Amino acid sequence: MTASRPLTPVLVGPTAVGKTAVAAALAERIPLTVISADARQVYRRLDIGTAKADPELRARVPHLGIDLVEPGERYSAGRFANEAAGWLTAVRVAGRLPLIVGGTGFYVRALADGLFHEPPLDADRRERLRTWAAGLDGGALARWALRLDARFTGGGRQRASRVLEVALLTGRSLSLWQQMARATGAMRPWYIVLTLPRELLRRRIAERVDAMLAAGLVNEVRAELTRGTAPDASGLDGVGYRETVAMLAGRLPEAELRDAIVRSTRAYAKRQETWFRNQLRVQPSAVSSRPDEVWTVDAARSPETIAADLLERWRAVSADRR
RNA sequence: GGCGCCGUAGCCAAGUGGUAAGGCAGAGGUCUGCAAAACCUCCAUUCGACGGUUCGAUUCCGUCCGGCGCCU
Repeated sequence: MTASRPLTPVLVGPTAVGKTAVAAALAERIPLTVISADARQVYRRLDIGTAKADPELRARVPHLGIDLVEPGERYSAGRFANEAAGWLTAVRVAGRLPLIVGGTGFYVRALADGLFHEPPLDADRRERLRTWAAGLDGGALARWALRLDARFTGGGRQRASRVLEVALLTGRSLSLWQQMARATGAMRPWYIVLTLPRELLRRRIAERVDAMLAAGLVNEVRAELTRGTAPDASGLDGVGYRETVAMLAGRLPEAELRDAIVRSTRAYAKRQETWFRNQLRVQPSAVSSRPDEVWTVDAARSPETIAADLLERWRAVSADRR
């Protein structure tokens, strides 16, 4: 029933293209609530390095999906998909337009297309298994994964561990679960992909890293560590944080911090572009797969101009589609 | 002016008389519950230039060019 899956605008693009600014400009024109699809902004207190919308903007425009867990906690695409589905209806009921904004393609997909139905996994056994798997060397881990799931195609210890976890805890291979059924997504996405020529994007990345450092990224990390958060906590394992933690631990010269962050941010942006270029395929469900379901936008223009275009286009697309 | 060392991809860098490691950067890609993660692929017909020795030279010899150091 496509009717139960309303069309929802989804604003994506690599870091530093200007998603937040466009969302803010759009909010000036229409009452909307931002649902952040960002695997890092879910962590409380990690504000500067994750480039969260500032308090002033958040006071003006409601934001969901931010400050959900402690930096030491683990969050996941599945949890996001469930929670965001709830927010989506709540926002609609309140008569506002939900706008998904985010750079985490995997989260967006989980929400739009659904994941497989994961049976409940025993937390203790899961933890013990992870510990055990962490002790294996890469080759042994991969062999286990292949033995437990013939369709395992590699992808390093992280994915191999996942294969072991699912197979050993549920008695069925991951690929089998995936084959069986994919949950229905909570919405039909209308993708707006913000793009910028590499050169320009790099410049914006460098500027943003400088701004983060000037805003006190190092202190933010230091404060979090002082609070007792482990240096290898999942919240501190992202771009910018990892490097800063290394610097504070003496593993990276302070003079090299800035460039190290710029470098990993670029690499991250590149991965995001690859994702949005190849993984955004709209599900070939129903009659709706039309080319305009992925709209690529030149982000070099002003946020206001983009917002105006966006709104016009949105009205046409949504009227047409409902 | 003399002596010595060095010159390998955009950068760093290993190397051998027998047909150019690796890292960074760059490019492309994978992606079903850690995704700002994890992982994969590509990237020097060529080793400063020109000669010589040799079956064969990036590797040995000579000259030149460039850089560095020391001496005068």
